[in-house]
Amino acid sequence: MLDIVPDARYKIMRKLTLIDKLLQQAQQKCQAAGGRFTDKRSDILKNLISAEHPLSAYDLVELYNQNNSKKIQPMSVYRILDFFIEMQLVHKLPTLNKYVVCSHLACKHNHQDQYFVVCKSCGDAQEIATSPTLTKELSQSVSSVGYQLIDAQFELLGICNTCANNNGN
Amino acid sequence: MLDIVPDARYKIMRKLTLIDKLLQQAQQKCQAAGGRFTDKRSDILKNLISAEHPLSAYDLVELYNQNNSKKIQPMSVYRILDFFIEMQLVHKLPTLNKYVVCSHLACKHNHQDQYFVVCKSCGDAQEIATSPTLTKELSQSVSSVGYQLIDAQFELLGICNTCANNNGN
DNA sequence: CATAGTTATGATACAACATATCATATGTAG
DNA sequence: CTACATATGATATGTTGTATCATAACTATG
Repeated sequence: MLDIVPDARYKIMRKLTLIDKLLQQAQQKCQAAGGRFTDKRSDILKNLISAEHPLSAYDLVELYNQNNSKKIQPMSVYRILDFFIEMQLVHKLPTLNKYVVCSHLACKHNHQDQYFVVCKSCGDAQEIATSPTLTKELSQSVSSVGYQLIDAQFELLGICNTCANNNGN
Repeated sequence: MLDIVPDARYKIMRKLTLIDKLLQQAQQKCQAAGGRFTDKRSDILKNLISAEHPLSAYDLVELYNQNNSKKIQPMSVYRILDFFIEMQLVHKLPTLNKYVVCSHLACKHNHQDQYFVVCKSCGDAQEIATSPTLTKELSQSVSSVGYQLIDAQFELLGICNTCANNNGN
């Protein structure tokens, strides 16, 4: 039995240390901005990093309360999410009412611009790459109707290939 | 007194007939698609056309019930909104949880692509013009992450010049 | 014009998402 | 060590949206 296990365990350990590294970087970013990186904040962010899909605030409440003796309430989760959004470590996807970690969490430089596509069927979301000039173009379009662009982020509605194929069968 | 009134009344009448024209075109589009254009649907759409800002479903409930002896319930308004969204006569703005009429309501051809900027301060929304190739570019970006684009629509966060100037004072 | 089938709305309940507010705890700078 | 800022607890409530089953209104067909 044991002779096939090590590889899997190695993968799991690698994932764990990667998450820890990301958490460390998040901590630095928060503290540099004068915020605290409390245990609850760390746990919430860890759950969001580990998630394969966007999670709702109430998903995060449940996840936390399953794995901790101390319980957390929705109000606190919303406050923690607001904090991370301000730190630009988390993004909200308004079409889903769910939250994802910033895919550039590990980068030094700020990435406010994030563009997503959300699967209509399974609710998964992927960041999409765009031409470097897109944000600039959008900013100009916004200016031309008398607005200033504050945050370049949006979600498009799509369907992922997995779901598209499943429906086709 | 009366000698300054006619012009204002003329404007009001012009606006009324414009709305009626839009409602007629909406009716045609609905019926061509096999849907009915009932009194309630007409009233809801009229209120949305007349509104200067995006409206929530509950705004529309209140508006309707203020102006009618028969009352409408939220459930019905949501159903009516869903119907109009399917007819591509109304768009939902997920960042606001509010609804607007399609600005191309009067056009013959379909315009699924609509891009908005929403004012962070006053909540008003404006459609923004984009380069004709934008949707095509986005569609390609979406494809490259294994998705197919279903609906090209998004809202950007901005601030309108009116609010920007008021905050400056 | 009757009636069967589809489409639309009524009515009620409830689920999901989010914020307001006041109290308490915990970290931090002087 | 104490005053201050930051973070969380606790409770209530507001806002947005859906599920479900019943009834009404329209439409097509014989």
